[in-house]
Amino acid sequence: METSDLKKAGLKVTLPRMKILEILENSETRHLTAEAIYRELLDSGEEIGLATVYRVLTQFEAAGLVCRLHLEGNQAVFELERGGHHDHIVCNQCGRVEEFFDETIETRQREIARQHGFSIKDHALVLYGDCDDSACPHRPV
Amino acid sequence: METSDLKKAGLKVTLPRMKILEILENSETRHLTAEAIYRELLDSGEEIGLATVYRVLTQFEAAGLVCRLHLEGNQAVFELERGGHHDHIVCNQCGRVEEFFDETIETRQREIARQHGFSIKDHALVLYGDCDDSACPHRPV
DNA sequence: CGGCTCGATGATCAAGATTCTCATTTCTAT
DNA sequence: ATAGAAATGAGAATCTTGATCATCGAGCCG
Ligand SMILES: [Mn+2]
Ligand SMILES: [Mn+2]
Ligand SMILES: [Zn+2]
Ligand SMILES: [Zn+2]
Repeated sequence: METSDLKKAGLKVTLPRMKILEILENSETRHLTAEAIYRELLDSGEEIGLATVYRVLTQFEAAGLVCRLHLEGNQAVFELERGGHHDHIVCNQCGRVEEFFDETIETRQREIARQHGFSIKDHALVLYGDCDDSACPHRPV
Repeated sequence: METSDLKKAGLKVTLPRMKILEILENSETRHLTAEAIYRELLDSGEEIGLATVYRVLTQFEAAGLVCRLHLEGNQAVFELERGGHHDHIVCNQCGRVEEFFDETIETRQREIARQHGFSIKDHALVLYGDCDDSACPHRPV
């Protein structure tokens, strides 16, 4: 199911690429840094270079297989492209990431861009706050 | 008009700090990287270290005098804090930055955060597109 | 005004993230 | 299986930003 996507993108089907796809598919959080993917590969006994992880992720992004998020913090975050556009809410305390899609906001963005004479191609919206997860360290006990 | 703000923040009034404020005030684009500020200072004959620019900007941010934006691209962008919150539209071609504020979007963000159990503290919204500036390199001639 | 003290500065080094280089390995098509 | 092209891994390199530390200067007192 992925090998065809790789071939479609003109990318050889290699072990590092398959493994990286696998990790992105099976991840709980679904939003991973290159480092996190790299560490998971090392932990599972794969011999892989960090450079390969970055290289492959960039290629996947170009091929539309993953997208790259720039949340605050210095590392980019990658997630599998599942077709539906969405934006993100990030917990300042525990880092949990939730997704949402709001047509009202999407529409307003298009209107605003038009009013300013821009033809909008993309946007990045991230909400930052404190979540209500019982495991979240900031919660009052 | 700024020296008092510096003192209020517990910062000595020094030449580098004044010059940096000056550049932020007089800049056409109003959104500058640390490097851009540094180069402008060098060009105007000031002897200043890049480290000082970064240090001062970080202090200004902590003091609420400037805010730091993370647009796509690897460098942070700084602008004078003028009191009113706003979000940004960036031209993919020429880099022009426009500002907007939309109460509908702000309200929806709060509602969405609440629905997800987050108490929202902040957000980052940037629209990317092609602008209609006649000087913008991408325009069809 | 002249000096004192501590914060500020600038040069340099350092750290973290990401990319590049290049010799070696691995796909893929024949 | 073989050749050719592409991919990999190790490490160096780059870029942005922050840390160190000796020197300098702003603010304060007399
Ligand atoms: Mn997502
Ligand atoms: Mn702005
Ligand atoms: Zn949380
Ligand atoms: Zn433009």
